[in-house]
Amino acid sequence: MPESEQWLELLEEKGCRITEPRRTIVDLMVHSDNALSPIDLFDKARASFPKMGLVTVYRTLEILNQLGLVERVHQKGGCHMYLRAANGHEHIMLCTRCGQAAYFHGDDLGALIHKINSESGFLIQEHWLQLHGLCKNCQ
Amino acid sequence: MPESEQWLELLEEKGCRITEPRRTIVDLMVHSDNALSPIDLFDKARASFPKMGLVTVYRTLEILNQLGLVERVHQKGGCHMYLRAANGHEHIMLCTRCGQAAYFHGDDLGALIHKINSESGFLIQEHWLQLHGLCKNCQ
DNA sequence: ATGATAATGAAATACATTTTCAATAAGGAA
DNA sequence: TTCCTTATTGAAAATGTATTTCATTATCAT
Ligand SMILES: [Mn+2]
Ligand SMILES: [Mn+2]
Ligand SMILES: [Zn+2]
Ligand SMILES: [Zn+2]
Repeated sequence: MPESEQWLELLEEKGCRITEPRRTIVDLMVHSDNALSPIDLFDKARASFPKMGLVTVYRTLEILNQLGLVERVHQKGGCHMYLRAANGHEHIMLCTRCGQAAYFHGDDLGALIHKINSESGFLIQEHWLQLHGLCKNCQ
Repeated sequence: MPESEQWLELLEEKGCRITEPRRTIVDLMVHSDNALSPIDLFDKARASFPKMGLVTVYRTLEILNQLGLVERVHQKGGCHMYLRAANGHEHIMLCTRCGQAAYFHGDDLGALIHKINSESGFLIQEHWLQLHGLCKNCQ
């Protein structure tokens, strides 16, 4: 089943109606290799659905975020872009030139977190990790 | 030499004039254990310098940030808080209850970054790492 | 097909940040 | 010290981003 359909099913299960604006946004988010801002989505969406409203973009992103399907990407230039969420324990790697985003896995901070806990008493519950660099094409 | 003086000297070296608003903001940032938003700084600053303008807070934070003396802290709730910058290779650890921020060192992502590079071709130039949890007092 | 109501888009509002500009004050020169 | 240049300041206006309101539209269970 295409990933867009999976997302729409989750929306349906949550009691949401499946509408043209939502289909459009889901499709864009599922297939984008770059993080997209609400305005990016608004512009891209209007190519196939000219009536799209910017408010609907914000509202749909909020729902997708609550469902864990998209997540906000934080960057030096600003923090209002979204990317399809990770599968399991993954983190984002961003190309600073073209904006391409990719997930990686395999980080292990267990030892570090344990050390920090015993040295400072801090109880770590969550970690954010993000890598910045140049993708294969941009080097 | 008190850390505030060091910051002011750096400002001076950069050609900036040392003013009362700048002294006030530098002092607050140097001594705060919590990340502070522009409005936080504005309110705290007016306690000792009632004429402080919010615009000056923004402008001073921008200069301090350019000098590498403060850095922006990203959180789920928003990304408009600032904290004194790390000394060398350190990352932030935040208490989700009281907001206390502390730096830690000792993370080593060398092996991970090398693995990612050979597997994906991505050339990693920078990493962001942030830990979230509960400080000793808040557990 | 019909109807209840969830979803939509336009407009108004809210909030964070930046720009503009006339008045002020820092600090080098005299 | 006093004077002068000009960097800095704060108020107000402007900008950019996000949210709320509300009448209209469209989904989908019946
Ligand atoms: Mn991890
Ligand atoms: Mn590190
Ligand atoms: Zn690239
Ligand atoms: Zn705490």
